Amino acid sequence: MTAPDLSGPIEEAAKRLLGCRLVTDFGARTAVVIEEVEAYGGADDPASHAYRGPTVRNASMFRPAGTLYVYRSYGIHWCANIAAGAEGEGKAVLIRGGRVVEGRETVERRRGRTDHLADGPGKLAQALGITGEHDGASVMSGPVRLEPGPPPDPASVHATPRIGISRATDRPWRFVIRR
DNA sequence: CACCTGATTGCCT
DNA sequence: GGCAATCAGGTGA
Repeated sequence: MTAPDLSGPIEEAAKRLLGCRLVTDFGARTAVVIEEVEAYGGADDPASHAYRGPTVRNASMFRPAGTLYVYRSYGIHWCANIAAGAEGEGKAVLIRGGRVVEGRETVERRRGRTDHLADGPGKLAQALGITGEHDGASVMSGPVRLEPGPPPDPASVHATPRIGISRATDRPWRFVIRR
Protein backbone atom coordinates (compact mmCIF):
# COMPACT_ATOMS: atom_id res chain seq x y z
CA MET A 1 0.00 0.00 0.00
CA THR A 2 1.69 3.12 -1.20
CA ALA A 3 0.43 6.53 -2.17
CA PRO A 4 -0.74 6.92 -5.77
CA ASP A 5 1.70 8.21 -8.38
CA LEU A 6 0.83 11.86 -9.00
CA SER A 7 3.61 12.54 -11.52
CA GLY A 8 3.21 12.28 -15.27
CA PRO A 9 0.23 13.49 -17.31
CA ILE A 10 -2.32 15.26 -15.13
CA GLU A 11 -5.23 13.18 -16.49
CA GLU A 12 -3.46 10.00 -15.40
CA ALA A 13 -2.78 11.41 -11.94
CA ALA A 14 -6.44 12.37 -11.68
CA LYS A 15 -7.64 8.88 -12.61
CA ARG A 16 -5.27 7.33 -10.09
CA LEU A 17 -6.99 9.27 -7.30
CA LEU A 18 -10.30 7.52 -7.98
CA GLY A 19 -10.84 4.83 -5.37
CA CYS A 20 -8.41 6.42 -2.90
CA ARG A 21 -9.63 7.71 0.44
CA LEU A 22 -9.42 11.25 1.72
CA VAL A 23 -9.34 11.21 5.51
CA THR A 24 -9.52 13.84 8.26
CA ASP A 25 -9.63 13.47 12.02
CA PHE A 26 -10.92 16.74 13.46
CA GLY A 27 -12.61 15.52 16.62
CA ALA A 28 -13.74 12.36 14.89
CA ARG A 29 -12.31 10.43 11.99
CA THR A 30 -14.15 11.05 8.72
CA ALA A 31 -13.34 9.60 5.31
CA VAL A 32 -14.63 9.50 1.76
CA VAL A 33 -13.77 7.26 -1.17
CA ILE A 34 -13.00 9.56 -4.08
CA GLU A 35 -15.43 8.95 -6.93
CA GLU A 36 -15.24 12.14 -9.01
CA VAL A 37 -12.21 14.26 -9.96
CA GLU A 38 -11.16 16.88 -12.49
CA ALA A 39 -7.69 17.43 -13.92
CA TYR A 40 -6.36 20.97 -14.22
CA GLY A 41 -3.18 21.78 -16.10
CA GLY A 42 -0.82 24.70 -15.63
CA ALA A 43 0.23 27.30 -18.17
CA ASP A 44 -1.27 25.20 -20.97
CA ASP A 45 -4.79 25.08 -19.53
CA PRO A 46 -6.94 28.24 -19.84
CA ALA A 47 -9.47 26.77 -17.40
CA SER A 48 -6.90 26.37 -14.63
CA HIS A 49 -6.30 28.83 -11.82
CA ALA A 50 -2.61 28.34 -12.61
CA TYR A 51 -2.97 29.48 -16.24
CA ARG A 52 -1.57 32.97 -15.63
CA GLY A 53 1.20 31.83 -13.35
CA PRO A 54 1.65 31.80 -9.60
CA THR A 55 -0.20 34.26 -7.35
CA VAL A 56 -0.70 34.40 -3.60
CA ARG A 57 -3.96 32.52 -3.96
CA ASN A 58 -2.82 29.66 -6.19
CA ALA A 59 0.71 29.26 -4.82
CA SER A 60 -0.01 25.77 -3.50
CA MET A 61 -0.65 24.50 -7.02
CA PHE A 62 2.99 25.12 -7.86
CA ARG A 63 4.33 23.20 -4.90
CA PRO A 64 5.31 19.51 -4.94
CA ALA A 65 2.77 16.82 -5.83
CA GLY A 66 0.62 15.99 -2.83
CA THR A 67 0.28 19.59 -1.65
CA LEU A 68 -3.31 20.61 -0.85
CA TYR A 69 -4.67 23.59 -2.77
CA VAL A 70 -7.85 24.86 -1.09
CA TYR A 71 -9.66 27.85 -2.55
CA ARG A 72 -12.94 29.58 -1.86
CA SER A 73 -15.56 29.18 -4.54
CA TYR A 74 -18.33 31.70 -5.18
CA GLY A 75 -17.43 33.37 -1.90
CA ILE A 76 -19.08 30.60 0.08
CA HIS A 77 -17.66 27.14 -0.42
CA TRP A 78 -14.22 25.61 0.02
CA CYS A 79 -12.90 23.33 -2.71
CA ALA A 80 -10.00 20.93 -2.26
CA ASN A 81 -7.39 20.07 -4.87
CA ILE A 82 -4.22 18.01 -4.76
CA ALA A 83 -1.20 19.42 -6.59
CA ALA A 84 0.26 16.96 -9.08
CA GLY A 85 2.90 16.74 -11.76
CA ALA A 86 6.30 18.31 -11.17
CA GLU A 87 6.95 21.13 -8.73
CA GLY A 88 6.47 24.48 -10.47
CA GLU A 89 4.07 23.22 -13.15
CA GLY A 90 0.91 24.39 -11.38
CA LYS A 91 -1.06 21.24 -12.14
CA ALA A 92 -3.68 19.95 -9.73
CA VAL A 93 -6.61 17.58 -9.38
CA LEU A 94 -9.90 18.93 -8.04
CA ILE A 95 -11.60 16.44 -5.75
CA ARG A 96 -15.19 16.84 -6.88
CA GLY A 97 -17.07 14.08 -5.12
CA GLY A 98 -16.96 10.98 -3.01
CA ARG A 99 -18.85 8.53 -0.89
CA VAL A 100 -18.71 8.82 2.90
CA VAL A 101 -17.27 5.64 4.38
CA GLU A 102 -16.26 6.73 7.89
CA GLY A 103 -17.71 9.14 10.44
CA ARG A 104 -21.09 9.47 8.80
CA GLU A 105 -22.71 11.04 11.86
CA THR A 106 -20.00 13.68 12.07
CA VAL A 107 -20.42 14.43 8.37
CA GLU A 108 -24.18 14.71 8.69
CA ARG A 109 -23.73 17.21 11.49
CA ARG A 110 -21.24 19.27 9.44
CA ARG A 111 -23.45 19.18 6.39
CA GLY A 112 -26.70 19.75 8.26
CA ARG A 113 -28.44 17.01 6.29
CA THR A 114 -28.37 13.26 5.79
CA ASP A 115 -28.24 13.04 2.00
CA HIS A 116 -26.00 14.49 -0.72
CA LEU A 117 -23.17 14.51 1.78
CA ALA A 118 -20.18 14.75 -0.56
CA ASP A 119 -21.44 14.74 -4.15
CA GLY A 120 -19.85 18.03 -5.15
CA PRO A 121 -16.55 19.81 -4.42
CA GLY A 122 -17.98 22.27 -1.89
CA LYS A 123 -19.97 19.54 -0.18
CA LEU A 124 -17.00 17.19 -0.01
CA ALA A 125 -14.79 19.84 1.61
CA GLN A 126 -17.49 20.68 4.14
CA ALA A 127 -18.10 16.98 4.83
CA LEU A 128 -14.45 16.48 5.79
CA GLY A 129 -14.06 19.83 7.55
CA ILE A 130 -11.50 21.08 5.01
CA THR A 131 -11.06 24.88 4.93
CA GLY A 132 -8.57 27.46 3.77
CA GLU A 133 -6.42 26.84 6.82
CA HIS A 134 -5.43 23.51 5.27
CA ASP A 135 -4.19 25.12 2.05
CA GLY A 136 -0.54 24.21 1.55
CA ALA A 137 -0.57 21.13 3.76
CA SER A 138 0.74 17.80 2.50
CA VAL A 139 -1.74 14.98 1.97
CA MET A 140 1.06 12.55 2.79
CA SER A 141 1.76 13.84 6.29
CA GLY A 142 -0.66 16.67 7.13
CA PRO A 143 -4.10 16.93 8.72
CA VAL A 144 -5.85 15.91 5.50
CA ARG A 145 -4.57 12.50 4.49
CA LEU A 146 -4.69 10.66 1.20
CA GLU A 147 -4.82 6.90 1.68
CA PRO A 148 -4.60 4.35 -1.11
CA GLY A 149 -7.61 2.25 -1.95
CA PRO A 150 -8.54 -0.40 -4.47
CA PRO A 151 -8.58 1.15 -7.97
CA PRO A 152 -11.97 1.11 -9.70
CA ASP A 153 -12.79 -1.22 -12.56
CA PRO A 154 -11.51 0.71 -15.63
CA ALA A 155 -14.81 -0.01 -17.39
CA SER A 156 -16.66 1.99 -14.72
CA VAL A 157 -14.51 5.13 -15.15
CA HIS A 158 -16.12 7.68 -17.44
CA ALA A 159 -14.49 10.81 -18.87
CA THR A 160 -16.57 13.96 -19.49
CA PRO A 161 -15.90 17.65 -19.98
CA ARG A 162 -15.21 19.61 -16.82
CA ILE A 163 -18.09 21.25 -14.96
CA GLY A 164 -18.70 24.94 -14.38
CA ILE A 165 -15.89 26.31 -16.52
CA SER A 166 -16.12 28.46 -19.61
CA ARG A 167 -12.72 27.86 -21.22
CA ALA A 168 -11.09 24.71 -22.64
CA THR A 169 -14.46 23.01 -22.38
CA ASP A 170 -13.40 20.50 -25.02
CA ARG A 171 -11.04 18.59 -22.73
CA PRO A 172 -12.63 15.43 -21.24
CA TRP A 173 -10.77 15.87 -17.97
CA ARG A 174 -13.54 15.03 -15.53
CA PHE A 175 -13.47 11.44 -14.38
CA VAL A 176 -16.30 9.74 -12.53
CA ILE A 177 -16.94 6.24 -11.25
CA ARG A 178 -20.32 5.02 -12.44
CA ARG A 179 -21.78 1.58 -12.07
C1' DC B 1 -36.79 15.68 -14.15
C1' DA B 2 -35.02 20.50 -16.10
C1' DC B 3 -34.36 25.01 -15.27
C1' DC B 4 -33.87 29.33 -12.45
C1' DT B 5 -32.22 32.25 -8.69
C1' DG B 6 -30.10 34.16 -4.47
C1' DA B 7 -26.27 33.99 -1.28
C1' DT B 8 -21.44 35.88 -0.72
C1' DT B 9 -16.23 36.83 -1.16
C1' DG B 10 -11.87 37.48 -3.29
C1' DC B 11 -9.43 37.80 -7.42
C1' DC B 12 -8.16 39.73 -11.83
C1' DT B 13 -9.23 42.85 -15.71
C1' DG C 1 -16.69 46.23 -11.50
C1' DG C 2 -17.38 41.73 -13.17
C1' DC C 3 -17.02 37.23 -12.67
C1' DA C 4 -16.18 32.58 -10.68
C1' DA C 5 -13.70 24.99 -10.73
C1' DT C 6 -21.00 26.05 -6.10
C1' DC C 7 -25.03 24.87 -3.41
C1' DA C 8 -29.75 24.66 -2.04
C1' DG C 9 -34.33 25.61 -2.54
C1' DG C 10 -37.92 26.82 -5.51
C1' DT C 11 -40.99 26.38 -9.67
C1' DG C 12 -43.20 24.02 -13.41
C1' DA C 13 -43.65 20.23 -16.81
